[in-house]
Amino acid sequence: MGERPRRARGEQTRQLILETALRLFRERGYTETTMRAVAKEAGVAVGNAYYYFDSKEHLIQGFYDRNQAAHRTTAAPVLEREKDFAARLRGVLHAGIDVNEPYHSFAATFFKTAAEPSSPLSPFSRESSPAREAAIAIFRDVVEGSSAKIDPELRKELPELLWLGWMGVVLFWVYDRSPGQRRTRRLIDGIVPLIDRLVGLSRLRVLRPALRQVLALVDSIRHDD
Amino acid sequence: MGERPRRARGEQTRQLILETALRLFRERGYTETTMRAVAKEAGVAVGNAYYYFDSKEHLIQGFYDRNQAAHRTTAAPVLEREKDFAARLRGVLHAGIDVNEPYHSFAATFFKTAAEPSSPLSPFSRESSPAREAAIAIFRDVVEGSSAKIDPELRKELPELLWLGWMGVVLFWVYDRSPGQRRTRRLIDGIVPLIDRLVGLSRLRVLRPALRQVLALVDSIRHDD
DNA sequence: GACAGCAGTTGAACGTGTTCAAGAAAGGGT
DNA sequence: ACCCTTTCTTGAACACGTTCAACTGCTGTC
Repeated sequence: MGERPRRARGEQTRQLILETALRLFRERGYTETTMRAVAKEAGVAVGNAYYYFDSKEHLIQGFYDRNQAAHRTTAAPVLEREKDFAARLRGVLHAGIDVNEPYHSFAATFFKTAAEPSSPLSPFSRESSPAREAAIAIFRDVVEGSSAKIDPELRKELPELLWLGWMGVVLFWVYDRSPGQRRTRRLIDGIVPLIDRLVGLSRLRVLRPALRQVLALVDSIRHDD
Repeated sequence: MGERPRRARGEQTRQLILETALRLFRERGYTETTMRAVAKEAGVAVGNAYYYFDSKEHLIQGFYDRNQAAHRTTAAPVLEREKDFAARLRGVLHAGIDVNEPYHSFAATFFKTAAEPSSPLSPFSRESSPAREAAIAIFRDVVEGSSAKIDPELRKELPELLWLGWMGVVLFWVYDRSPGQRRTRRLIDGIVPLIDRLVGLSRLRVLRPALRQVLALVDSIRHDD
């Protein structure tokens, strides 16, 4: 009956282990959840978990993907409704925080593993590439669906720059210990108008050389030649 | 003969362990260096290392302090010689990278522990406060020793903002996999003129409201009220 | 000079993430 | 029916960071 009769068994075990792990992470926290506990709770041997997941960190990838999808869903109504660039950006950023809010303490503890450059969980790693592209796509939507007049050269780079800015906001959020992370909310509300103004200014003739310089810098840094 | 006859012995062991650890970190990398190896190489028992350092991570604090001092020393000649703001800033940033260069691979692995918000090694933690103040002091020197005319309100905040920017550069450097981290060098060379120009513009009447807005944002985010 | 107290030191032991050789289960081909 | 390959599963074993109860040796006190 299943889609892939041959693989059904393995896939089932994989899901079982993943579900169990995420549940325990939520209940006890990441560090406090041992691989032995995951295996025991799932009713398999510890080695079996390592057959499906290269490491404990790799279990978090599932969390990533889930939140990624939730971000898009939560942001959708705003992107549907608003046409103003600032409103769109603001909506998407707040939506991102909304989605992650329940996991703030959990995120703070596992963040250290994601921060390691060589980690597959790093937002810049090759293994996160699909998730990263999906995230950038949201910001491409922010830009392309907006009524703002934007310099064409900037428009091309803007989604990725906004995503980078979003990573900065997330970084701030992880460190934000204020109740309900309201400082992060203030940061968003404060910085969006500034970005909006800058983007608006991008079409001015006078600022063309400066813009070119910035874009050239971004480009020279991105590729290593 | 020593300065503190009573404490001489303990302090000596402490230094020995720290020296050995940092050497092994440099030679083999952080993760690859085991506490057992440090102890053996230093000729002491494992438990002894834990008598002086709460954890393996805490050994990095010594690295922090040392590099902090080295940064100041390396930057001193430039600050002595140059009076131009851009030249001073550029010199200090490159000096910082120079000092950290030998530890790049090591830094990348230990960075994950520093990134955890609750870690005492976090640059924003209370325990790093002295090191942080010392680092900001360098940028205060950059600002105050320069010939640049800077808006007074900005001048007050600029050292901390430059330090924050420096943290950003370090973050980029940690992720920089290009040979000799030349992309980081390019980032510095590219971004310093931009900052210089912005700082120069800060005195313009027209931009006064925008500057005020930015400073207000920074202030409202810093304190949680 | 005996003693108490404390800084300094030891290494076995614990719990952790991870590995691996071995085996079980499930098909597919003949 | 038989084997052979591939997929899946096992749990003991390994190396690591860390802890801790026990021990050593120094130093100031009487």
